[in-house]
Amino acid sequence: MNLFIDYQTKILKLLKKLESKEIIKIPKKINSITIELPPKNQEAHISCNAAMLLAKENNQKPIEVAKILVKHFTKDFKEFNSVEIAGPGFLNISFNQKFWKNYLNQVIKLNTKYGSNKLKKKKYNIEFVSANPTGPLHVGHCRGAVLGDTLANIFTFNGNNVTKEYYVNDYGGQIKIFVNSVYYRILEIIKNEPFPSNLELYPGDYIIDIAKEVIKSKSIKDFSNLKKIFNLLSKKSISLSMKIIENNLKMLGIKHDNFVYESNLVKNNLVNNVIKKLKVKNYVYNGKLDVPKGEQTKEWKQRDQLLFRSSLFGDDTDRPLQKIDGSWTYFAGDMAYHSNKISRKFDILINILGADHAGYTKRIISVTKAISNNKVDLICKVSQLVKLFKNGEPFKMSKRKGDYITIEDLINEVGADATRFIMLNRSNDVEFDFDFKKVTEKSKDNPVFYVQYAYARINSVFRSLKVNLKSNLKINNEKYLLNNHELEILKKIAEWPKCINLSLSKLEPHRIPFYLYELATLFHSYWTLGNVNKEYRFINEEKNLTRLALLQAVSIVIKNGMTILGVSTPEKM
RNA sequence: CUGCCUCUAGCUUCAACUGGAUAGAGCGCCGCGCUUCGGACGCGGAGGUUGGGGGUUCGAAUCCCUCGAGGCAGGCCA
Repeated sequence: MNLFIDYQTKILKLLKKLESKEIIKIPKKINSITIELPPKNQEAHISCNAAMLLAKENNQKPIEVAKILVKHFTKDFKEFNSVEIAGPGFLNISFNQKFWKNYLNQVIKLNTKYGSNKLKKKKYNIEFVSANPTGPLHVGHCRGAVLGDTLANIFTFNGNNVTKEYYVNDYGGQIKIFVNSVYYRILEIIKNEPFPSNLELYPGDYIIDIAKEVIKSKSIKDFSNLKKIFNLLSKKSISLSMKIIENNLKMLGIKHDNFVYESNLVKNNLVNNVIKKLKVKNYVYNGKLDVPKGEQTKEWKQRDQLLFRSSLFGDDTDRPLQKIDGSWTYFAGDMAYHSNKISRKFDILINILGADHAGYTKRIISVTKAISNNKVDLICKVSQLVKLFKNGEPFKMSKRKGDYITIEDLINEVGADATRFIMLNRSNDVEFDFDFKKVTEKSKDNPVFYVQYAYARINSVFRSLKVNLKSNLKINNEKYLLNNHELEILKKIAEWPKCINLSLSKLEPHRIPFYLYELATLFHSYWTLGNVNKEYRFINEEKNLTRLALLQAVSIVIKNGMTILGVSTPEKM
């Protein structure tokens, strides 16, 4: 059920009928004829741009075409209360009471499914977070995590099959540093050897915790030779680190369906295989890279290396696959990973990346095209930077210095609900200044509470009336007429499926918190009217069901929306 | 130097249904309402050359070009 799409279809059908009767001519750009929301100063419920788009083809002014359409619209659609011509030729349409009451009944009947769009089912794979398994997640990871999870919720809500995936980068240089760090912490604990300051190591306290856990597990007895135990220690440390990360995600209400380990891809020869395949297609070759312009040339030594021809697919340059020591680059592993994704036959692949990896999107999209012969599209969503501030001062986080705010810190201070709502309450490709102090101070007038409060107020009405909010109401021929305030709320409710549809097709979840805020505003505003004028109270002598049904519908939409956002809806606050 | 992202009200917050009507919210500011079906509320006001300039058309914050500002990135980190 989507008012805007339904009436687009119905009106197009009518236009075709009119064409067959030679009343009007229809231009080719027929799909641009849409149903829109009238501007806020208009009382109309929906608005149609048909007359303006038909004008040229019919050699008439938009207003003249509009006059013809008004005649046929009112004749064909009994549910239209009025059709008026406005502005340059918009048709402003209002529905009658019967239509809206019926609409309310349908919303309530659909309940948890209201807002979901009937589209072709698709199989989605969405990869997000994928942070290095070298320690707890920090605030910077949070935005991408929440974005990915919420997108996944939107896909699921619309009836799709979704796999939430985490790519564990457990192969490469950072891991060595991490395992070394754990090793020296272990020596510090059991042999009292001072933690070296001359080596490149992670100083964070969580390394000590991991070291303690390794000792406790007793799976390694002799720590005298790092080389001998490296593989085992690495496996152990990474698994402990992943436990921390999964726990962090759990605090945000996030649970991945699948974890893919880079080391497994290497071990199972997947990297080799992909490179072999691409060599055959001549997409992988041995060659030299040009020195990047503007780079200091001192450090740069041109050398022969294994390269992927990503420049063929729109990337700026070809990309290296092998390091100087012969081991694979991160990109080579990711290539194998994406080949693996493709082989699992998803309809849509999505990667959520942090802003600092934005330069990476072109090459990974290239590789997906190369492997799938241009058949599979990978969509990369970049979640822009979260700039951290502490007391108004920019705050740089560094894993190396062990100086950063973890997700755990954040949630303990602000709570998961507010964290998710704040992170989602802006477009993901806009930078986001996050003042830790300010957010914790302001948590009380955070928009999330405003929306939750509306839900709690509705619950309070149903509690006082001793009516179960969870059992569906139904309006039968009640004489009560919805007033303008109520129609405003209903209009907003009717907008919900459109909001979901846009969030889905544009992959922009931020529309949902904005929408919910607006719905809550209309509700609170109406509620306050009841303080002044008893006519507007939900609990009144008339005991009309329609008004109560409207309340129930609002609660349904808030509930559905908040569930998608991963934010709770308490019945009392 | 090159690529990507961003620029909308006083603002360290952001919308604008993807080309539609008089560009809207939040915070802050000013002025009100309510001894409540829960004040974690509501109403009103001031505040704008949508970073500058040009172009495309019935119509541009939105598309194209150009200039400016900020951010991120640029093989042997991930």
